[in-house]
Amino acid sequence: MPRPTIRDIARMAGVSTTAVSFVLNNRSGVSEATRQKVQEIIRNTGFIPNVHTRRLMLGKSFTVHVVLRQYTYALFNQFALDTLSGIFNASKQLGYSIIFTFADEYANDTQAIESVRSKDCDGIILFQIADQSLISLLQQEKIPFVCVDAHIAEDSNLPLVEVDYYDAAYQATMYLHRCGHSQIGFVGPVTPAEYYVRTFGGYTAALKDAGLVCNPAWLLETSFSSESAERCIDKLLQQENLPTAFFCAGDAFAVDFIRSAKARGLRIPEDISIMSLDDLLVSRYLDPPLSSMTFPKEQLGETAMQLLYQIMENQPYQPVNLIKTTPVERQSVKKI
Amino acid sequence: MPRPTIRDIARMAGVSTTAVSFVLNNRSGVSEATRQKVQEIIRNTGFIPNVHTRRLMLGKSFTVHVVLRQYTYALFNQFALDTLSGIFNASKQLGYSIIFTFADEYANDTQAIESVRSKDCDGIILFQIADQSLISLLQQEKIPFVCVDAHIAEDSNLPLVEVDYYDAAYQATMYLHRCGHSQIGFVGPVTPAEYYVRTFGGYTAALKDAGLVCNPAWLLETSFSSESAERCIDKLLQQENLPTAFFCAGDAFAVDFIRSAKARGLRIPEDISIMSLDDLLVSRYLDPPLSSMTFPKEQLGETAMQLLYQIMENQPYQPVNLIKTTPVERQSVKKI
DNA sequence: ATGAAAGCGCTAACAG
DNA sequence: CTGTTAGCGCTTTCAT
Repeated sequence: MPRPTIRDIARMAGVSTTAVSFVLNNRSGVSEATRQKVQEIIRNTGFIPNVHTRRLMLGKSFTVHVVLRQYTYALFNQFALDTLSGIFNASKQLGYSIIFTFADEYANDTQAIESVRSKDCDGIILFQIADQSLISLLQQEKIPFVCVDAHIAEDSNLPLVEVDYYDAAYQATMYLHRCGHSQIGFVGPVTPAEYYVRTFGGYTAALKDAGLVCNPAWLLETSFSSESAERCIDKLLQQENLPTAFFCAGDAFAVDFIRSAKARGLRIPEDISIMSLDDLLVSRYLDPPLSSMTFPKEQLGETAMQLLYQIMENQPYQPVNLIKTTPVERQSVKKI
Repeated sequence: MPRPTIRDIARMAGVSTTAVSFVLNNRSGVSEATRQKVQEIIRNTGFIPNVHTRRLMLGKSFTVHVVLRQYTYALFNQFALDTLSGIFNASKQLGYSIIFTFADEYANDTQAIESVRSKDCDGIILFQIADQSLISLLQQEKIPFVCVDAHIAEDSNLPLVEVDYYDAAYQATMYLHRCGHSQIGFVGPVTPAEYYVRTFGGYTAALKDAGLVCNPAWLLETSFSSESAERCIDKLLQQENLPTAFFCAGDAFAVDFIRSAKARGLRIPEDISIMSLDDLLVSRYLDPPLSSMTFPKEQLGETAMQLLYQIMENQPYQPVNLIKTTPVERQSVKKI
């Protein structure tokens, strides 16, 4: 038998479809008696209203489209899934479904745009994607969206959920200082620029506040490749005066940096201590287990979903949301 | 201005809505001239038909609901995302959207059921979930579904995409044998039962074919905890005659096993070689990098989506789909 | 080949 | 508080 419709329920309850509709959306305007009767029928028949009609009528999809960045560099994927989990939890409470697509860094994911144009979704969450043309398009089409961990400048006036990388770098450097280190280097990528500005900025600010000098020879530039990590170590070993510790702007870089260092005979943390940032899943399995600045990755997702909800509902919202980090001590930092 | 409807397009083109509808679904019944004209208008206006109406009319959602198992044991999450990526790629080609929910091992994810009951989706992909009550419900409601990597017996008559763990265990053991090992132990979990049957079965079959004996003292039972790994090592060290190698039924177990072994002074692979199974992302970052049986995790997802499609479309399908594994050599196995 | 018209299952004016 | 009724935007008969 075909699924019952609201009309069937109305007939069975001996009331109008309006009454049933009101009960379904628990709106006022029906007597308690009618409400009871209708609810009972609904319970007995296991009636579920057709979502498509509802969406058609309301002109809303009650779904959010998440665009995930597909990394060639897989270490971040764990991060993505945690954030996704946070988005999911929040969306569940807010009554939204989640659909998703993957996009690489520069793909203006047409599927996401189509999705919102056809009203397949009411808003978009961009995870680690900062593609300007995509964002412009969204703005132009007045499509609600938020950017998560996209390394976008805070004054961009976009709805953002960002990790407080500046503070993380500051704290990490201070942590090394507290552990007795006074010769502290920096390893990290110079792009994306905003990421560099934040992490390097936090690092130098901490050095300054701790009264330490910043030795330019201890500034190592790396990227997503083991070769660049090797170059860092090579450059380091050419110097006479080695730092005792490094703040590393990202576990993904620390992984390769440590591997290269060990391969060249440097012991971690005996010769060089490393304090990193991100606390990726892999980090606790390294040898030595990596000390790093951690943050609640699920919370990134939850915050993003809530922010998007406020935007979709035309509620006032705070455009820039910063997630705080805290140090997790493992065994890559020596206390001296 | 509100979005144009099919009626607007019809008016602009000077034809009926029927004609536009036919063009939209490229069906025959319109003259080439009309088709051209309509298509041009559609292009110029950027018209996109409302999905909800379409879904309402067709009684189909063109979306698939993926239920992801939410592990407390996070190492598997990378696996999940790779598979999700495969599902996504296939769904894109087949014209389906993906919505998802997380569920823990025993939760009969009511959201997924609701989703399909309300026609929010046309079918379900269960990833690493073997909950019998959920499956029964799906069968009862005649909801198309497939199970992926759920460790369900092949003769269960369910639509399955499974990794060929039996063959993986067989190959892994044979690999150790080829590397010169003749005293080969087994470490692995005994539940889920089906998983044990396959991995232990493959292991013993290989021993037999290689003419090796299976020493019961070298059969170590572990589970998802570092304590159980420690117990394994303790048990091992009580013996006089140690095996030179282990087949480990899962990287997630190997991680803890190796850590415990190293903590007790055993060197890997000098004292004990390890050949594992799964090739999780973390494994290549261990010390030593772990040799393991690998398989294309995206392909699991692609196959699942294709299988589900066949079921949804009432096409003939092959219920059991086995994904093959191949060894990847890293540095946890010593060649003697 | 073409268009009028009747729904799909629901929401929301509106009148009673 | 209740029911009638007119849509929402599209697909699909069924005449023409």
